Amino acid sequence: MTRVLVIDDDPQLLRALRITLRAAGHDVDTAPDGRTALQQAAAVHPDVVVLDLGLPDLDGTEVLAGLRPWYTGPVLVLSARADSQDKVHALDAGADDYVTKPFDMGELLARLRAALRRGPSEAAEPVVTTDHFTVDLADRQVTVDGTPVRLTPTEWGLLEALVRHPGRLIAQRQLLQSVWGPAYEKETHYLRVYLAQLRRKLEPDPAHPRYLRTEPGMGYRFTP
Amino acid sequence: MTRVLVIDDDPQLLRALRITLRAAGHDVDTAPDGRTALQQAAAVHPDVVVLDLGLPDLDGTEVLAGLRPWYTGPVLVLSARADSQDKVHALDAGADDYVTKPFDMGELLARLRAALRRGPSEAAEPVVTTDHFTVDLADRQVTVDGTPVRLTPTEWGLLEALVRHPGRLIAQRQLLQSVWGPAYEKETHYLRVYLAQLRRKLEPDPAHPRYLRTEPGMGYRFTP
DNA sequence: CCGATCTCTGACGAGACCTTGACGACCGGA
DNA sequence: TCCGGTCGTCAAGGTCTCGTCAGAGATCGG
Repeated sequence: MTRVLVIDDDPQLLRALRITLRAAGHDVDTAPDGRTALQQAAAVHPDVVVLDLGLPDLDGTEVLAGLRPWYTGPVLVLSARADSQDKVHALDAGADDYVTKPFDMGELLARLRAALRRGPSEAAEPVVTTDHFTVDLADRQVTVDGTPVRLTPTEWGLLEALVRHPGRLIAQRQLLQSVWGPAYEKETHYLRVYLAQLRRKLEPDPAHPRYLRTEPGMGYRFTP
Repeated sequence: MTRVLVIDDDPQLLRALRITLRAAGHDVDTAPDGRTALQQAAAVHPDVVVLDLGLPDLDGTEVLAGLRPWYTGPVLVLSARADSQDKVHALDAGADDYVTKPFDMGELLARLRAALRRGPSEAAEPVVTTDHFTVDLADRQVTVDGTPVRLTPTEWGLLEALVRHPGRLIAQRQLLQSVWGPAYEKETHYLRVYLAQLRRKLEPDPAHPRYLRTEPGMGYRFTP
């Protein structure tokens, strides 16, 4: 959930933006003028700021100047003025983008997404760990007792399907469908063969599996 | 001195941009179409890319798709189309900004400044080291046992894609897309040929690779 | 126009992987 | 006890993938 601070003196536009941004999954704070905007920004530390240049009390560039010394997130400027000079001034004052009113809501959202994209970055794939082995989804690597183990594509697909939902029972049909495809829902024999291979590679005692368990008649379950 | 790669098929505009950007203190490379653009980008590693969407060979979004898997710098899109849909598509495909033609040169420069401001871009291009060879991403230089080795552009692209994520398995499709482009996802034979060349140049025993490993059916992995 | 370099393409052997079948163990119900 | 069903194990076949080599085609600079 990202936090957006919208600064604009037009209550109607403010309302439209609040609704649209909320629908897009953002947290929205608003400020009707420059003074409260600066206070708000300092108080909530938004992930991104949308700033209208035409404010009643302060010039928009003044707000930018007040923001920029400490605020490092992206600032997207709105303005009714399409003159290039204004754009250059705002951008050089620290704005990251400049949109002229009237604007298309979809475009504004896209520009927001673009601005936010370079922020937090690196959405991490989880690393699943047990006492005996670890599965690194991002690196596609499995290590048993610290030493890497090679898996075939099918083995990996099966393990991934199980490990992505620790503790959850996964039906045979579901496994077959996600690894082999919808046409293989009846080939339960595949599961037996490949589960055996996985257990031989991962389990401390493959004959008595501790992590890759069978639920007879139902499916399989990974228990960390 | 920042390095700008300008991609446009209009020689006149290309010339104007080159002059203006040079005057603003940038290093300028140019490419007239998508294919050479991707090669250029991989070869010179620009600090920022200016991309015209209307190219003779590839769709602009295809160039973006080919760029984005590995290129982290800002991409500023130029286009004659002012439709919001086009803007949204380009921005969501990875563009950082979208400017409609005709545009004011001062505004373009300001937007470039804004884009460059947030990415010091020289952000830690790492030097990857193994017991046998080192890869300097910034200098684009490879040394084996202390002596420099010559790589062809394709070899370098492949090595870079692998070395940028040490220990991570990289799927064949991913490699083909980032080195040759989205249209070459099926040409797995290329990988075999060029991996062999890389191993011949870098591995102590090319027949039994230690650093550039292949995971059958899945992809390749660089392990330091 | 020519030569050098790089990229692409085809053929082949070797190896890895997937599939398939046979067989025994286990369990609950008749 | 017998019996059907499910599960686990093992091994062998065919298929696909991988590595290697060599040569044609394209591109660039002189």
